Amino acid sequence: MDTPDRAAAQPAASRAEDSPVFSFINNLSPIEPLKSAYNANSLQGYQSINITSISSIFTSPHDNAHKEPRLPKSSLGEISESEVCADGKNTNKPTKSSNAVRLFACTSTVTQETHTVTCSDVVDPPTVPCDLAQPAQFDNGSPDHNTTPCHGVRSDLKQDKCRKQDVVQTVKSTVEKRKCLFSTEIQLLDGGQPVNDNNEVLGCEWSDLIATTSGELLAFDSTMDDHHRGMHLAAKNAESCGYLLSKLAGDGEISERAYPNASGQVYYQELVMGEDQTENAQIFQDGQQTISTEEIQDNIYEANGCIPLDYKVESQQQRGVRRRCLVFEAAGFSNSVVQKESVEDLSVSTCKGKGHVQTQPRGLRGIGLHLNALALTPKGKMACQDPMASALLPSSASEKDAHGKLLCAGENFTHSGGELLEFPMDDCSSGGFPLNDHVSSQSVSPQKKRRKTDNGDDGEACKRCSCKKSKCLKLYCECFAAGVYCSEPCSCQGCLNKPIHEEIVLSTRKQIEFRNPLAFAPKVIRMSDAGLETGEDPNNTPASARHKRGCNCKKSSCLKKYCECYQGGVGCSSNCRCESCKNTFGRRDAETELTEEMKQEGEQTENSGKEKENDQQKANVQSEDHPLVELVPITPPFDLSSSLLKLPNFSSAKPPRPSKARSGSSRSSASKATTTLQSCKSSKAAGSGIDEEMLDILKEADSPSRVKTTSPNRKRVSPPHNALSISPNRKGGRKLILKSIPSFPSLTGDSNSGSAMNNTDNTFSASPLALGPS
DNA sequence: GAGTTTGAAACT
DNA sequence: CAGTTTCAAACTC
Repeated sequence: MDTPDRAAAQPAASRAEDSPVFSFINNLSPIEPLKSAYNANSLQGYQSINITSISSIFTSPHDNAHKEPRLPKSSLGEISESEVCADGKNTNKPTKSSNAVRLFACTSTVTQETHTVTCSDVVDPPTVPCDLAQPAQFDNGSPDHNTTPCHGVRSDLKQDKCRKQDVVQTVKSTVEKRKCLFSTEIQLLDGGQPVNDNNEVLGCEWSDLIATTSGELLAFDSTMDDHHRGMHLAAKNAESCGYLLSKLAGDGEISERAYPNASGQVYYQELVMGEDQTENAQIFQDGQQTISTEEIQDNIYEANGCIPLDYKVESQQQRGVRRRCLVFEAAGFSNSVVQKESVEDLSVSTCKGKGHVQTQPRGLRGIGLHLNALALTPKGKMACQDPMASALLPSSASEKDAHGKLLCAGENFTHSGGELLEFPMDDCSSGGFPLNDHVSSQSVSPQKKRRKTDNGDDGEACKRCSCKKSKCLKLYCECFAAGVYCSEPCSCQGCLNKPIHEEIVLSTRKQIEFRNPLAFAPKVIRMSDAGLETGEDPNNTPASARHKRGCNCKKSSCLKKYCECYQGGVGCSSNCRCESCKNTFGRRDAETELTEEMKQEGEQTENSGKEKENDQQKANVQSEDHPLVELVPITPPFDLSSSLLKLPNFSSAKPPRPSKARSGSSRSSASKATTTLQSCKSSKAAGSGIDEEMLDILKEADSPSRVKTTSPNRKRVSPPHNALSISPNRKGGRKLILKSIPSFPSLTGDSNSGSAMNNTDNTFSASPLALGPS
């Protein structure tokens, strides 16, 4: 809004206090701290990456956030760009949402000064190194920043971090941080140096700390001059946030960076670790924080519709993209805030691969679900997951690309494009969320679930579960089965599948897995997997995937989605006990024959059969493929096999599928699988390999004729199923993944096919971690 | 949007 | 392990 005086910036603390903005900021402050925390942590981790974008992130995010709800992606992106780039024109933003406007305004004002920065950041973020950040700009940041403070601070911080990682490091210990924060705040207030701090005040309450920090941040922003300060503050804030979060969450301890202890956190870490250990540490921290924050947010949300803005903001910030959906819907403000968060996340992710990690973790974090699940999850879910992919992306994607970070920030989706992971995770929430916002921004209502987005969404995409009696803690729940927390899109009742109830969710998962180790394993194995299992060439039978357990259809003739095999786009296998199977993808009968044929045929396409759904399935398949590919590398549950198939699975940990494998040739399959895996891996490694698969899949899909020829025979063989099941767990629950796939393609194609892919990969990779928990 | 159908998941 | 019930998605109207 108004950025009254920037001049105050340096005087910062004192000035900020005076200015209305300052007061506003104070209100918001709580959130900021969290963000800062994220940023700080994440930043630290990412510093190497190129966080420069961060500033952009901040700026854009706000904008986006605000905008998103109401404006379409494109619009957002435009706005962000125009506004930001334009220098000072804030007007656009403000109009969008009052709250958002405020933040935005602040941001914008700040941005005006920093515009250059933001623009550059946005665009370049990825490429530009941390240094890019425009400390100066931030510095310039007027008092107005206050509203933006966090952003500005963060960006600054980031920069600072880049420059002054040392400082951040110092902050690491939460206690110290707390102290620091406190002290810093004090200092700020006093006009003292922000930077350091020391450890003087541990005793302060977190709330106080937060407030103070926020204040400091604001001041800091204004004062941006001292990067150090910014750094310290940010770190402090982050820590404080984390601390707060931990408290809120009940973690109790922040322990050093965060809360290593928390199960969820741990889980998160694991996930993160999957990607980059080095980064992981940092990320992990971030992730933890985020988790806690999310939880908190969730709680808040749940607890009441009316949370003080400040509080909400904090929670939102903490949360990150995922929950954003909820937040947005819940509160207008939150939207803005959320956006910010998302932006940050995005920025981070966009900036580097690491970003992915973060995002993923979030998604995973609580639940411990797989990214896969998300990705793989059924269409609807998929959509959510890929929110961006399906709906959002399209429009936004391009923009995103163009803008780079802005889009990301603005939209989760865009982000997703780059950093699909998060979205996915969020995916659900976040992913869909943003989409909704963009598309239907209007729909602030929580119901947005459907994100359908224009793009293509069937509307399904966004859909999530609607459990009423299962509390979303049973496999009946798609979300739960997919390893994803329920989010806004869900219309479930009495849902316990939320980060808040992480413990319950995890325990329930364990119970279910104990009962059925394969419960969370992907139901359908992708062709690649199948190929492995069967020994077929992956290339040849890309499309063919088999349902691990096999369906038991009686009336649907395996021609409807009731049939898991059909839904998964795979032919029925020997494992199936279906009656009158007419699965267009392949039938059991033919299996035996097929198996041989398949062996012989290598070429044949799989079954692509289905006309109707070919497209969808195609998309799904593709998507799956992608994930798989990437996933594979990540973490293999099993020794070898694990690598390939596993994708992201959550439950990958479990042994190969056992249960129902009728065919029983698991052993053989196993060996095969290994071989196949290797092959696959090699291909994957190539990188291009994936694409190839995609293409193949598409081709198959396109050509119906193939389907029949191959399908019956082909079925990729159930025998291998076992093997398949083992390594590849693709999906989580019933729902198969198809839908998600489509989105992927679009996304990749649109914007960053490459990047998107990577992102997805990353996410997936991260996901594997999830499983581990138990 | 409500009601029905379906088959997986859960239970016994 | 088989049979039954419960459940929520998929489908239909």
